[in-house]
Amino acid sequence: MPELPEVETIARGLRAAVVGRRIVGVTFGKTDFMDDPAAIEENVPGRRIKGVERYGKFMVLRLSETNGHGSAAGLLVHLGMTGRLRSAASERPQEKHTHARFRLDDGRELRYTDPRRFGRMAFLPEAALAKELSPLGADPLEVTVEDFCGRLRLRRARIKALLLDQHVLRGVGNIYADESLWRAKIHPARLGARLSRAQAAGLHRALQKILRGAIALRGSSISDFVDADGRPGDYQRRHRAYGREGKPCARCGTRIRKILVAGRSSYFCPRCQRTPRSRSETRRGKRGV
DNA sequence: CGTTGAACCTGTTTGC
DNA sequence: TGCAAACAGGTTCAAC
Repeated sequence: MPELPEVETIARGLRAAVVGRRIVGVTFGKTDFMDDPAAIEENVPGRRIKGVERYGKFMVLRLSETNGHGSAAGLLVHLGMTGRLRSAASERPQEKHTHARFRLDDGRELRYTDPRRFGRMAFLPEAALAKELSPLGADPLEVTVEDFCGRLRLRRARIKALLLDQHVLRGVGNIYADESLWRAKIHPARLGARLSRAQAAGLHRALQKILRGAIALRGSSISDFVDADGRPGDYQRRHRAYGREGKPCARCGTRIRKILVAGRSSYFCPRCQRTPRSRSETRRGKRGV
């Protein structure tokens, strides 16, 4: 569910709902997805939420120092596949799979819900936070064409794998990788380093357009994504490739196909997005087009 | 180095 | 209808 546009949507909602509030208590359900639940329990209550930032698919709740002592720190949150973070009135019954509840000083709560628990939550001091985020690649919305093209050439990997690699770009996931490749008319199994300059530049442009459009519609709700206020996104209605196997391509009418690339389902138009011609770019054992 | 497959865990959809 | 397999927005790690 949560890729850059969805996480951005949630971060924006949280900014309006919880920034400025002091966290007065925490309650946990299952904690196996947390780095150190005891550290959260001991360090988070008493701190004020100074801001909510998004870093790729991570969210960071910036926390004030505790009354007088301690230094600024943050709560790092990754939503994994099914994580949700939203504010709710305390008296509202909790949804199933709610594993963390942060009571706020205005009587409301910040709740983390995650059926599969592929997410992550950690209390980290500033330095540790910076260390944790430093390996991440460029922000896809900020990266320049030059930098983007350069990053595609650093490794000999398929373009789909490069787009999904958080060390290359931070925040792109399966949906937006496929949507961007469709828009740029690039086959997902092409080697990134072999794209022409024009193709790479076109992909850069397509990626930014897609991500901006998705943020404007508050993300994609495939099955259960909702923002910080519980509202679903609308971008799924704009999907042209992702999840559209067998349906006609919006450009040429050819049926969208689904193959496995980089271990992930990849949807593409076999006509608009040409199969890589050279042997080195063709996967062995792949089902024919 | 890059790719693949499995693992983490639960819920939903698909297929026989 | 019933049950089992397949699949899901993500990340990581061992093995080739």
